[in-house]
Amino acid sequence: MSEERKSLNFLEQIIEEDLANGMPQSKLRFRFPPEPNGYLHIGHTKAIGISFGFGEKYNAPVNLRFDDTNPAKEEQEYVDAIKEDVAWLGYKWDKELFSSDYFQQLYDWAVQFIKEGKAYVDSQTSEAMAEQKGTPTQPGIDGPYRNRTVAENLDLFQRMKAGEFHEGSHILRAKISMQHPNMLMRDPIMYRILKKHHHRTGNDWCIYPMYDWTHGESDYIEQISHSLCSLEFKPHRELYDWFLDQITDPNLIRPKQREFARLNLSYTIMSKRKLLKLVEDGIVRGWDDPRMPTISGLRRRGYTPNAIRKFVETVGVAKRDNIIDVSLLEFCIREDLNKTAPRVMAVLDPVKLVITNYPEGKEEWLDAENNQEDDSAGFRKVPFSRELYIEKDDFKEEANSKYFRLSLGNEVRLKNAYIIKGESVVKDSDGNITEIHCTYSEDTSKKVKGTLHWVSIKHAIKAEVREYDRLFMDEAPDSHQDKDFMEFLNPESLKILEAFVEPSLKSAKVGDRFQFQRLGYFNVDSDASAEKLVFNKTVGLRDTWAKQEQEKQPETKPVQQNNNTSQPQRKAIDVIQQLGKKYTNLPEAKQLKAKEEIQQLANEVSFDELQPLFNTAAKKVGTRIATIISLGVLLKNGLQRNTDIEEFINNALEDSNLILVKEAQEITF
RNA sequence: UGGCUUAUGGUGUAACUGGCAACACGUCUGGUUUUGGUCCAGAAGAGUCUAGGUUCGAGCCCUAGUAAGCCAACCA
Repeated sequence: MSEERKSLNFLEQIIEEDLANGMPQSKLRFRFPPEPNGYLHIGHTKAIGISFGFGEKYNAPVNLRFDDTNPAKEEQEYVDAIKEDVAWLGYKWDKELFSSDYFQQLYDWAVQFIKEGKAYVDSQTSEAMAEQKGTPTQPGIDGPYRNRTVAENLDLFQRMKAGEFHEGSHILRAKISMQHPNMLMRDPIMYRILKKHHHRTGNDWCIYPMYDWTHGESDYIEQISHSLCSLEFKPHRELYDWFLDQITDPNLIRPKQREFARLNLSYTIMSKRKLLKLVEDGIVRGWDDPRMPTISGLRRRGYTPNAIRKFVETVGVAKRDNIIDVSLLEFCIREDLNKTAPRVMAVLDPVKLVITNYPEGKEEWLDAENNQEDDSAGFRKVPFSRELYIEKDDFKEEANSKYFRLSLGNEVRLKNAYIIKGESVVKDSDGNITEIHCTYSEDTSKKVKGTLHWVSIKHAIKAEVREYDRLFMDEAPDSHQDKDFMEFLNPESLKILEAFVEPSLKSAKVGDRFQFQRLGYFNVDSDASAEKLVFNKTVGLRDTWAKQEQEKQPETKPVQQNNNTSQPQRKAIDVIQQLGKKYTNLPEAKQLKAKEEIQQLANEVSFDELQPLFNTAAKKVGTRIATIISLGVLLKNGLQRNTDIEEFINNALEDSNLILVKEAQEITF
């Protein structure tokens, strides 16, 4: 009985608690409420994964509700795209709903609010109202229309609805308090006049409810038990609850809003507004450009629903700001594709290889395993002949023993074929290698260090291959207050190659995923046609060789370079403290190193910075040792002794820790 | 300057009512291998933001700081 208790995240704990307190599981209900004003991105996947994930875990319904209260920004195109993406991820919603379905009910409740003196029509300019609202640190003041009579409010509101007024001339506000510490509670707007065509209600309405007024009541109407959203809505919760308080029937479920930290991915942006700018400025080819962090972009790039779901699951749920490393996403897609993608051979940067002892005109069709990770994948035939393409990178005229690939005089294996030995090269007038000549041997049992992929020139088919790099060169492109995210655009995020692929790929269909052996995972792009194959590189294979090569020439990593500059410089005293903490736990050799480091750093430390550490608790020996060492440096640099210093040293001399005593003795004399 | 939230290895999350910090990614070794992939074995890396306190014992509790994020759209 190895009852492995899976630790629960804080949202699961809340649900479990509600269940334990008597809420029947059958009352559990969730919702995913996108605004149809853009495409879903990887960040939304977290929200989707949480709410739909709970739906699956607790066997509870999950509604897909489009929050469509702003006809100026919302479009049917986005509704369709969102539905496609959620479905593609493999989630099933219970009901497809729209906030606009509740416009009448919301209106009726608003009238009731007015009658009860809980709402009023304000007729000022937005500037005047903003002024009265105050600031986070200063309370607001009541506006001149705050005490209109019920009859007057009712009349105005009905005429707003009837379309008698211009946009901006009147609004309906909840009457709460202009002095409330929470800005959102200072008589928030419930309705504004918008004479716009709505994608679903057409021209039926010219007043539209605001988010806060709509969201909680929609949850209530749908009897959502847990309304989960991201952290920036935390301050809205108070208002969410206030609106609910006015209408809730105690016999019905009262929805609970709870907030979690949204997902951020390194080197990418998640704001729909900013993504839209990339689309509109033509930086990318559309919302589904494979470089985009949108779900449709990832799909086109070759990501699988499985991989994305695994990713959000792995990322976890908590309340602190986070930036997930893209390498985790890449790990998830490799893990999935490794198991499922058929292996094929493709040469992206070709150089001609001639096997001089292979008969001209001869061809053989050799067996190739489709996927060694999958026994059921079977075999296919690949054509072999005297003239092949291999990767330029796979040949060097001369190489050291660490280079496993082809070089003159050395043998390598051709994947699925024979062993060859480099003999000579043919060069053009500029010294570029145009042909590599080699001989082959049919004894394939030999042990050789390297294996190369190849294609037969005569049989190969041409294909366009699109390689992608990150869109931004900064880890957090939209987190700089002084710089626009567009400044960090990577000019080389797309590279288009003319490649040669094995003939079995002729029948590949749009969306098919493959592993190009030794290179990475690729899928057929939707731009492909019967005449022209187009592949996207989904992700490369892990490449420890390339990593080693790169380390040799650090200046060839322009993208990584940024990293260092963006890392804040820690203050010397902080580093000293850090080193001190672990000092006593270090083995002797490392202690010496740490000591040297502390002494080095101490040169940059002032006495004012060091003095507070004199008060370090007696039991924190490591910190005291680091302080003593630093103090020694300061004294050597001419610091005058004072009583604080003497006392600190004397205390150290009497300590039970021998290292501390020793260090103290060293500076006593 | 007010309110709210958060603080654990390079990154993300754990640690049930206090019991000598775990998992994943990443990094580094070594082995296997017709992919420098996969797989296998192993290692390094945090004493939990700081300073006090309670306790036999604190990442968890208390106090005071510090830092970061969010909040003043007729957006959601």
